[in-house]
Amino acid sequence: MHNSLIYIGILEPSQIVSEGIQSILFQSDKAIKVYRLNDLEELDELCEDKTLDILIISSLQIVNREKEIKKIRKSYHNLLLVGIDYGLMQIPTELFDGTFTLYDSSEYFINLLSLLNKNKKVNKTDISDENGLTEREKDVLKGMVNGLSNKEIADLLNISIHTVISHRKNITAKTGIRSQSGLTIYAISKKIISIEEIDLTNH
Amino acid sequence: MHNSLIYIGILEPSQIVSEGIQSILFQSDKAIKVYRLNDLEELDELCEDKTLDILIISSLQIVNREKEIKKIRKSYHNLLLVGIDYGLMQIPTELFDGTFTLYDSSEYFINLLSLLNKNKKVNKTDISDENGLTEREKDVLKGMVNGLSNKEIADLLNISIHTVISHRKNITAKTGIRSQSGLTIYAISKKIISIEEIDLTNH
DNA sequence: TATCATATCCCCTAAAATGGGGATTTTTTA
DNA sequence: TAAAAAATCCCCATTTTAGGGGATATGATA
Repeated sequence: MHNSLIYIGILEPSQIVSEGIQSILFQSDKAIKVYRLNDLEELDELCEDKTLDILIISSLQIVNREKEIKKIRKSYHNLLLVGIDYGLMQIPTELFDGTFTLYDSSEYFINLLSLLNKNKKVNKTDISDENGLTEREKDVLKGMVNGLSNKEIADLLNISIHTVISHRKNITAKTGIRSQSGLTIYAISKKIISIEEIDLTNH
Repeated sequence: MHNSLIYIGILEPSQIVSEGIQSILFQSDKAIKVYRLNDLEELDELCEDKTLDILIISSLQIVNREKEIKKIRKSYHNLLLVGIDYGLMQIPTELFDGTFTLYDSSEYFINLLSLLNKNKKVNKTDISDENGLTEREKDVLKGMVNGLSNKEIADLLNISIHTVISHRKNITAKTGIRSQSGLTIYAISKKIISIEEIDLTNH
C-alpha cells in the first residue's frame, strides 16, 4: 500500500500561522503538497490544475462567508474543509469536516488531517444562516458604531425604536457578534464604516 | 561586514505559532539562533550558558505575570522583550521593547527584531503612552472594549462592580468619550489594545 | 401563485448601564 | 511627612439594552 500525495490548500492571512502549519506539515511523515491561498476566490483558479484534497480555512476568512463556503462544498464534493478556530469568533462547525485551534499539538493536527483524508465521506448539514447585512441593517450598525442609542438611531432613520431593535437582533444573529466593540471592528473591517466617520464624542 | 549571531528565545505555547515564527526567522537573511522555552522559569537556566538578545513572549504567557516580566527586565538589562500580541487577552505594551501580531507580515517581524537589536534601547520613549488613563482605568477599558459587562470586568479584576463603575466614570470624564465604539477606537488608536485582542463574540 | 427576504411595528421581562451623590484606604510624590 | 493621586467601595433613581415572543406589508423570485 502506498500513501498518495495529499494536496492541501491553506487560506490563512496570518503569515506566522500559515508558516507554522506548513512547517508542521512538512515535518510529518505524510506526503503533502501545500498551496497558499490569499482569498477564497483563488480556489477555482487553483482547482483548474490540481485536485485539492483538503482546504484549511482561517476563522478570519469564515465570518459572514457561510454562503461562499457552502457553495464550495457544492462545487467540490471531495474537498475536505478544515477550519482554524482562533477562538476570537464563532465559527460554524457544521460547515466543516474538522476544526483545530492554534493550541492543538502538531500530532493532533496531523492526525486530524490524515484521518479526514482516509474516510472521505462528509456530513453536509444544511445549517442555514444568511450572511451579508441588508442596507437597513448597515444603517443601524453605523448608528451603533457611532455610539447612538436605539432611540437616537430610530430618530435618525425615522423609524420606530422597535424596528431598530429588530434590525439589531438580525445583526447579532447574522454576525454572531454581540458586543459594541466587536461590531465596531466588524464594521470597520467590512468597510461598512471608516474610522474617520466615527464620532468619538457621541453618547 | 558580518552580522553577529542573534540569540532569540521563544516562549510560545502554541506549536503552530512557534513553528511559524521559527520558520520565518530561518528564512530571513539574519544569523539567528533560536531557543524554545516552555516556561518563563526556564530563562535563568538558559541564560547560564547563553546570552539571549531577544526574548519573544506569547500573550498567553503574559497575563497576570507583569511582575515576573518586570523582574526579568531588571535581571537582564540587555535582553530585549518582544510580546506577541495575539488575541483574547490584553498585553501591557509598556513592558515590552516591541510587539507584533500574528497578522503582521514576516518582513515587519524581521525588521522589528533587527531594528530592536541594532539600537538596544529605544522604545521606552516611543511607547510614551500618556493618554491620561491610569493602569486600572486601562484594565477596565480593555474589558469594556472586549464587550465585557461591568460585572464581568469586576470578576476579571477581582474588584467590586462599584469600583468598575467608578473607573468607567473616570474614563468617560477624562476622555469625553461615552460610547463603546468610541472607546474602542480610542483604545486602538492609543495602543491600549490591538484589534486582534478584541474578542468579537463576547457580550 | 406561493414563498422568501426585507422592512416595519409591538409586547413582555430581566439585566445592565448611566449619572448623581458620597466614602475609605493605599500608594505616590513633592 | 503631608498632600495628592489612585484604587477601592456603596447608595440611589432612571434609562437603555438584551432577548424572548410575536404581527403585517411589500416586492422579488422561483
